[in-house]
Amino acid sequence: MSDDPPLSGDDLVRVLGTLANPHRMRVIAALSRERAYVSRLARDLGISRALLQVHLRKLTAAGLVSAHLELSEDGKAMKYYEVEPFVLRLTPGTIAAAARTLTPPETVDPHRAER
Amino acid sequence: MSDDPPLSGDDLVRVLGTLANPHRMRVIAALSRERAYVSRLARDLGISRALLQVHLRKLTAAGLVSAHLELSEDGKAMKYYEVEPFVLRLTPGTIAAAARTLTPPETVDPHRAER
DNA sequence: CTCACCCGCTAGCTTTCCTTTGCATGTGCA
DNA sequence: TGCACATGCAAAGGAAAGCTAGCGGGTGAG
Repeated sequence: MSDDPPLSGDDLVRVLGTLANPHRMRVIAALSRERAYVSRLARDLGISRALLQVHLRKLTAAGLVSAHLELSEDGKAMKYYEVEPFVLRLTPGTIAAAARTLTPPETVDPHRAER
Repeated sequence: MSDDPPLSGDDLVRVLGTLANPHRMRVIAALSRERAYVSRLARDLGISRALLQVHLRKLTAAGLVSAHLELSEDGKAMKYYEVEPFVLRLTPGTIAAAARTLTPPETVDPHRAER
């Protein structure tokens, strides 16, 4: 998730697609200030827990945040999330480089066998 | 579209959402190597003109590419596209900063009038 | 036991995105 | 006049994303 090595094209698509969402941006903003557990975060952001979970799942899948269970003093299981320190540089050049590593589009060529 | 001033949160969402697509990445890759007109670009990328046009529209809307008409020697109107030299730095910090400038979510408060 | 918190999942609806197909317009050349 | 190549837009269907509502389970404190 750092700058080097550059992400593959497919990964970049996934990461950018994940970042391109208001809720998820706010989640990152909140977590970058302080790690938090699901319910707390939901209250802070003013969204439902269910909705937050969906977004956290995507953020985790993209490797932008990470989570680990923890037991609070009174024995409750809390899932703490924190931001993953990523650094991405986007320019026509870096995009172009990533684009070259994209998995080729499904060529539906009727003459060529399926592989 | 440069690094400073940073884009507003909404703009960032738009830009990232635009970049998060294989076709559009390839378009940027192709155009960063050499500007081109629609039909040519479509042939190069192996996609339909209609499809390419949709993507070009989004790229243009996000300010990532620009276009201008030109008349070829034989008098045909060609629309040349070229990449806009953007530079974006993405880190938890820059995302957080952008997140703070997002237009607040539609509060559907039954007590408050519609505006 | 009941309440207050914590965690997680899914079915279902709505909206947005992606892509194809088809039609229209204009120019130059044979 | 007909073909080749340029541009553009819109309808329509399918796929993916976003969100809500509802249900389930667990622990500790009163």
